Amino acid sequence: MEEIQLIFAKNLKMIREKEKLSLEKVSQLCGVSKTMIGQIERGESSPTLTTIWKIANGLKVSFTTLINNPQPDTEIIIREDVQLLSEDDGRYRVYPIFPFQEDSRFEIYTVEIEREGTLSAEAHKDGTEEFIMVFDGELVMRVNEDEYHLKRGDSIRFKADRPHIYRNPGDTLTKLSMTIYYPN
Amino acid sequence: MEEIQLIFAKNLKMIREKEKLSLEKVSQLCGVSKTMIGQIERGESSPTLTTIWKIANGLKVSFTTLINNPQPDTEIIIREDVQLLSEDDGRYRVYPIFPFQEDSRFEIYTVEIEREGTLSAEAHKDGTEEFIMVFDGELVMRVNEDEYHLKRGDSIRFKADRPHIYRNPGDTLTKLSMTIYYPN
DNA sequence: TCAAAATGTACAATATAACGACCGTTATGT
DNA sequence: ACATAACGGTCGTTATATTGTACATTTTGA
Repeated sequence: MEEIQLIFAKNLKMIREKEKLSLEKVSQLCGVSKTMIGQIERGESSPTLTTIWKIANGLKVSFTTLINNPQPDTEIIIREDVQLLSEDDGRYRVYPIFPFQEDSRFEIYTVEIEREGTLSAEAHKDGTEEFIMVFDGELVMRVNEDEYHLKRGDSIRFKADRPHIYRNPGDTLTKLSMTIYYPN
Repeated sequence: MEEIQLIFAKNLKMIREKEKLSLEKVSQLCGVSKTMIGQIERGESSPTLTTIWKIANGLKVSFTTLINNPQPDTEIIIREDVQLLSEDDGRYRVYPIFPFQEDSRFEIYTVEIEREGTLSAEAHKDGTEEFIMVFDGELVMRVNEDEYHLKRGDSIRFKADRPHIYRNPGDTLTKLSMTIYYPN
């Protein structure tokens, strides 16, 4: 998402104001135009790797400082605010609720599959595991050559470093949560 | 410099090959065009912050992994390879020998000033210190309202968070080393 | 109080990042 | 050996990052 732009923007502005520098000064310090610095601070531009480097170097701050997102202790995610990923002619909907984080190394989605909807997934990175919990409807998981039939309340864990298919065999909408863990 | 591009390029290619992924696969995984991935790997493109994020997220690697430069234990820098920064109508030359590093927090230059050459420096970030050693010729340092006259072999250390001026008052070329330390 | 400088933004021009379609070469498999 | 798919790269087009100039507003200083 463009989330990262806003994080960068906020950090840059914070640093600049803490150091009491004008856009002009930062511009000279970094060798990047004043205009560009301004646009980046307003989240209007997605700076290039080289300009990111120029800024980090000019301000003598670490790369990480600029892209680091200070997470609040508590955060609430509203369903409507989550960008949905849909395919198979809209027969399923994927909501990335908690995106991947480098430290925790997992991400959590909720998924809705319409009747007869199918979701085919490529093999993920080596060692990846998935944890599925069915909250509504039914689910048929196909991993390798094996099929598993899950009903409401059932759960499944499997190595996801191989192709796998989610299918709703029933008449009602299937709702499930999907946690994906990527080992180091 | 475009150094950072090549670092990113090398890291990306290394990761892709370690995971045995094709450009196509990486493209799908990240939502970035195959062409772009290829160009980045070849160091031909300076990716945007958002595409950097897409790649890091798609590959499930940390931002830092992609821009990290594994420093060799020993490194030799050839004078001719150093990009020189020159001004005052070429009356002085600045060579960035050891650029700034986040961990060590200092950078080292060598500087040559022709006769009557002058180098005016803005105030650096708060708390910054400079360490100058004169190897050839003479140097007049002006810090605040004070002037210091240095001869070959002399050295000076001063708080550089205020404007300061380097001047060669003599007839011969002045050569010096300049170390700048930026505290956290 | 008023002129002059400083500060952040708007705009037009240019450079280049990003994409999709196409191409030549190299694996693949039957 | 042959057809097919996979792979990495090139090319032309589009989107957008980046720059310099100009502008409106605020700050500064005497």
